[in-house]
Amino acid sequence: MPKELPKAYEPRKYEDKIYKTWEESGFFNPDNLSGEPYSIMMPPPNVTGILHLGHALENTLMDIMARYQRMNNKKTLLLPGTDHAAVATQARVEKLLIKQGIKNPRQELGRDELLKRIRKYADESKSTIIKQIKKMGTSCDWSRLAYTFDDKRSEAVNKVFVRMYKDGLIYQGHRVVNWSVKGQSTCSDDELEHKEQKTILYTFKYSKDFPIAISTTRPETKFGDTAVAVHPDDARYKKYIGKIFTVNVGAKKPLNIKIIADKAVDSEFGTGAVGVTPAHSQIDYDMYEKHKLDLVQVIGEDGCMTEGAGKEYEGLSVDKAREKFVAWLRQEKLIEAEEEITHNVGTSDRFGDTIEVLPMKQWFVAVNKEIPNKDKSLKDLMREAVASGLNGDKKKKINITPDRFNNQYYHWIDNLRDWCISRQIWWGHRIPVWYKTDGRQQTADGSNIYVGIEAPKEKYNKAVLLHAWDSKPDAAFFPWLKQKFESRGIEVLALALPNSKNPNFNDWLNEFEKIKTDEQTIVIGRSLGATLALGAATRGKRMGKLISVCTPLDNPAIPEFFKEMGKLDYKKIKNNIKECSVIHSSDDPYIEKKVSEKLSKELGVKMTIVDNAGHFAGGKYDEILDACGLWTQDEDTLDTWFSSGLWTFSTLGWPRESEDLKTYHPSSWMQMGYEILFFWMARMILFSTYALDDIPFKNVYIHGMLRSKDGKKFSKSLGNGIDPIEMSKQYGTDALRLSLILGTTPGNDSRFYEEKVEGTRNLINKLWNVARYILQTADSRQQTTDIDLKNLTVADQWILANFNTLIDKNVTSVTKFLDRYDFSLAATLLQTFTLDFFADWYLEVSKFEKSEEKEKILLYILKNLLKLWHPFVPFVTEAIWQEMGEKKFLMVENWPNNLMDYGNGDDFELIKDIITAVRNARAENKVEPVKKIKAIVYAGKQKELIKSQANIIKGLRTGIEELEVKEKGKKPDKAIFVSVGEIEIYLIGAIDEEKEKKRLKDSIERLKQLIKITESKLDDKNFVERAPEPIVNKERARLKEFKEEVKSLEEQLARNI
RNA sequence: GGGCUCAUAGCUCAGUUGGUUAGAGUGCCACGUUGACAUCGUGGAGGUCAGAGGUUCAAAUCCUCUUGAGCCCACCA
Repeated sequence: MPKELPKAYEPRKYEDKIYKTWEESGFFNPDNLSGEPYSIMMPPPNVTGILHLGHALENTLMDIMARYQRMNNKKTLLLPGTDHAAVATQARVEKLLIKQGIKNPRQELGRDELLKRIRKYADESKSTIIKQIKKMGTSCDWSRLAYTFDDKRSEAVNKVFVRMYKDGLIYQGHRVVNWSVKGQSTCSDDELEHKEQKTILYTFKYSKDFPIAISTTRPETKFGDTAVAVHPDDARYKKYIGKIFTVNVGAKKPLNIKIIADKAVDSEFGTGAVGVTPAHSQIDYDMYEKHKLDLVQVIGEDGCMTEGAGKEYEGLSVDKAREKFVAWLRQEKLIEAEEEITHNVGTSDRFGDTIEVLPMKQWFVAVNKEIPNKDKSLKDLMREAVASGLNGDKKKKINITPDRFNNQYYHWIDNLRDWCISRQIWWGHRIPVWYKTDGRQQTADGSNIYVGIEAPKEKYNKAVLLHAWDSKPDAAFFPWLKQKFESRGIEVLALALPNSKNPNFNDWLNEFEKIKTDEQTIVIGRSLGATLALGAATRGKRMGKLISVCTPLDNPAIPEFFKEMGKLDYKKIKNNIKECSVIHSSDDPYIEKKVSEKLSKELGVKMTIVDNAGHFAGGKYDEILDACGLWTQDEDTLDTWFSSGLWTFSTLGWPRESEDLKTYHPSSWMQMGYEILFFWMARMILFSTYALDDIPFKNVYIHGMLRSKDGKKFSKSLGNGIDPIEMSKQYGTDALRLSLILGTTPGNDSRFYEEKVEGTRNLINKLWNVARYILQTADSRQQTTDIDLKNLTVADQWILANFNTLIDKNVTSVTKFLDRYDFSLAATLLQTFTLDFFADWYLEVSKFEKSEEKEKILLYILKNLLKLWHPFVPFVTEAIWQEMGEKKFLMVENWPNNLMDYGNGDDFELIKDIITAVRNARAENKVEPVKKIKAIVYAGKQKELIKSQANIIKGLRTGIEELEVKEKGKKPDKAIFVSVGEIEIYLIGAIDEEKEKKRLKDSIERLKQLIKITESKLDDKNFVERAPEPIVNKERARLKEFKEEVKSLEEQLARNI
């Protein structure tokens, strides 16, 4: 039964509803699909805010692929997720907090509170992003939603870290790193942006006696110079090589400058000699290692000069220090030249400040080191995966589209240094390394360091803290200790001596005895607290461990205590307490060394002496932690790309041997912008090849960046951003999606602007109206599989043949383009077919050729066209599909692929040409559109064809009322003349003679030009001899055609109409 | 310094291994309600394919150079 749809497609009415039914259908989840697996892991958007246009583009690309594959009967997984984006998120939240008046968030809030705030922000951002992904229509499996910072992903991170550590590929090293003073954190080489800056290049000598002048843009670092490097072949300096000079430039100590030879030095630049500052330059650091130089640090983490720079400079900012030092050089007349130059300065891309290179202890991934049991490094694996296939296995080769990015990738790998992975920000995966002490001191044998997935297991499940009294040291010490235990999940009970003036020791003892202690209990007593524990043990109380800190024992200052306690019995203590530690402070006024010595002697344990143990405020209680058996986790967090690098497999359940991992890894396809090629793609390849011995994905599609209409980047600072969600609300998601991919080519930037969305909205509305018309005329429930191929009209043959070219894999079809990731070309084909073929011609024809068969064909084309459109514009196609009364979802229909022989459609092409030519001639003669005319057609061999199509020719806006078709005949007078090939058409009753003459003359002129060109081609012997036969024949045929046409046009003109 | 991309209609872009008269969308102009669609239809104007050489029978397409725009890598201190 025919059906009436609304006049215009209204996205709002359908989109959310349809997305919900898709979601509920379960088809987003590949568990409910069968077939060969196909997987795409969504590049997780950062939880730093909301979705931008780039995300919208990525969602569109991924979803097109996912829907296309799903319709091709693949068990398709599009796995969604978000990224905690360590530095980016923390920097964003800190900025917000500073705006709110919290000047130094890290200091004022502390780690836990700041993390709480960031987490809240991240969670809000995450839920917004998820909503927006759904709004984009992305068909992802929400049951597998992942987050780079959730428990499962954290487990994967720790696992990889530990394994790489054990393989020696992760190491802690004291090396120069990039340091952001503003962010108070390291950053990797890739997180640097090189910005052009104007600076002064100073050329000077360290002292009057020093033989070589050097040039630098950073004089203040020169306090850290330990060498001057020259080119080995430089005749000027050869004689100095190997000599050591001592110069005094006002630093802490006179500098010992060794003259070294290094080929890296360019003799042409400056003086041809480089002052080597190992502590504050990467390249100088390399020389330091190579030439075994000294290293002197003169700049600190605060961006100020350290004491190494000498008293005069210590504490000055680098700028101030530079001024001061330059002034000194001037005064000493050591400067030989000052010139302004522009050079590139490394800048932190997140915090925006200039990077200082500092020597620091950090964690690194060794990319050049051989992997145990493999004669390859991580770099080798990364190269192999793209070049030849991992382990030479061609099935494990990553295919990058467009392939020009291969070279960029290799080049990047060749220049890759060890990757600094530790960051001093708090938002991120804590490095899974624990120390027995609170600092980061590592003992030579490594006994102080523990690297594992979880913290080392504690022996104790309960801690009892016995305060001495309400003294200040305890007030600082115990809360700190309590937190240390609690953060490890150990229950803490505390008992404090209530009043130091009038202590009731018996009550205190009774209170303590009420607390159940056993061998899993650790008791820490300070001062009288320790004595209390010892007393309780004497009376039979059992404990796992006692740490006795600054024990007063029989301190005569408080005799009441011991009156009630009685004498300590060390034998009983040893029986009842499994383990004891004695810690005391050399400067505690209450304790004399003898006392602790006695205790340790009686208990038979070593005594530890700690400075300041009695005055804990501000102390670092490494020994106490050690005695408690508490491990302290490394304060640093991991570079965010460490966790995103695991994305393709951490999302699938790794390190568990999950079904998902077996089924969906390596993933089939991945898309990303070229700007994160190195950040992300390279790291995914690194981790996957290392941890799984497999590639992370088989195909990578690199897309370009979206720019504004004038080619600028979209950015907050320019304020030229376009909110994709706003576009979606205004024009519909389908329109947005289509506008994002039309006119784009792989790897190249494209421009985006609102008019484009408007255009695609119109196109989508057209598709809607095509359906509207068909559903008005035909009952959509009819079978469309039994089309009678024998009784096709010429228009039927034409449209069906043309539809075939959309799905034929042997031609440049939609199918073929999608297989090649040519999204824009695929959509353009569909657009052309829908508008120029189906709507403009076939639908118009169908108004004059009515039959049951016609309805079937209309429905057949519509249905299959909807399928082809669906990956691009899922909502409108599904909406129409369901309005057609289909029960099954369009999203799981089969991709059309059955080619049938419908003929070539040439006959209808001829009819089309005739119609167009007539319209054309009418327009040029300015014939009123309402004016009806008569046409006489001399059709030669095509007589029967034209006759059979008379209704169509009359119907399709030619204004022909009467159509006479003959093989040939007398040329009528006062007629507009149109020729199509050999067919002559005379339009009678509407001629404007002047205009017609002009039209004929213009046509003749144009044709004569063509004839000239073609003739000169054919006259050229070289062409005729050397060009392939078909090409030459084509030219000959054309020439013949042109000549015939000119002939008939000239005849017509000569007849004076 | 090395590498990459781009330059085609007013604007945004296609143009697959060289082979008809270089296309589309949009904008512009003229006309127009015909049984879906004014978020529309019909028709039209509009291009020395950045410039110069070269290869070839044939170049928007391949090569070289020049000019302009943009990007990536690189610590000439």
